[in-house]
Amino acid sequence: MQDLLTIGDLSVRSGVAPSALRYYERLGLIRADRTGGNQRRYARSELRRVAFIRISQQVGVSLDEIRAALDSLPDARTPSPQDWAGLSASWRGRLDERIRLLTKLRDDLDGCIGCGCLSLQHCTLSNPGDALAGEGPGARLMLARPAESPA
Amino acid sequence: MQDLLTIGDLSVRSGVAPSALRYYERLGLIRADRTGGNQRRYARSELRRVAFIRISQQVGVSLDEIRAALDSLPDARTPSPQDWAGLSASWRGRLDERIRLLTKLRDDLDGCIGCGCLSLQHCTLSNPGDALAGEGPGARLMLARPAESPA
DNA sequence: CTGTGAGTTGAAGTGCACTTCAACTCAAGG
DNA sequence: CCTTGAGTTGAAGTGCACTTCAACTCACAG
Repeated sequence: MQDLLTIGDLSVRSGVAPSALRYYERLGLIRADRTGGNQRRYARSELRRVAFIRISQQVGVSLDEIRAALDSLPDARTPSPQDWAGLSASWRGRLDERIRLLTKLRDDLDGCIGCGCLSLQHCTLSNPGDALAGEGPGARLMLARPAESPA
Repeated sequence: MQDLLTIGDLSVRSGVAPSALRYYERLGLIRADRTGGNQRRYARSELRRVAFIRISQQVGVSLDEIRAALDSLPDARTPSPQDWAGLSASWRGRLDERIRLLTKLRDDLDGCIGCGCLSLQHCTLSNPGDALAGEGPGARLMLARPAESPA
């Protein structure tokens, strides 16, 4: 068990395609040493970074924000468990908010299933009036935009 | 209060940009009558369709699947409250699943915050081993892909 | 009748997160 | 040494959900 991983090793162990790993490197999310022949060799600690990236994506964070978060790690030493715990904790609020919104949507949907309304004028799900629009692009939605987007 | 809406009316009342409404029409999600001068005029019932579309996106459903769902509505008559209730109910399971996954992620994250692990080998968040990959593209992830992707 | 804001079209552009491709080099077992 | 699978690169392509643009027409208040 050598302590440096090839891109194939990291791909298999993380479940992330080699092309995605190279993409993450271009964005500055992970890093690799190079062999004399210019091949990537990853420290085992990169596994943790990749794990953090995938988990963060689950939470609904963009790669750009993930990069910012990872940049806050100390670069002098290998991040400690506490470092990782801190980063993970910082997503906690977002996750709570996502769960809260989705749960509200479910409850509202249950109410609407009862009445069959789906009315944009009256249903609690929707837009509380017409006095929207004209607040710049994307600023006029009541329902949060599908945070879903990527991938 | 006339019973037909211009695209601007529908946009303001639904909170969806005119360009998006035209896009929805191209995809067959909504429909419009035309004036003699070729301008769109929407029946008020289209408001409900747009509401359903936005709600469905919140649930994490793609426009293509939403189209399929809408296609199941009776086209002879204006959909009844029950028709809408049925469609909404069909998303209920997906919403439950999304909430379940996110809640599990939160709990796991809490556990990991405690130990600071984020280990791909041991953490309950991740990949239960290396025996993945080679099951076709995208089939090797433990964590569901970020259903998030679009918009 | 006219000016103006609202509407029309198809084609192209955007942003994100990747994937695919071609042409090439590396690493390691037999 | 040679073959073969794994790795390298930059550029281009993909899919989704839209937005933007240019060039044009409509609808309606005055």
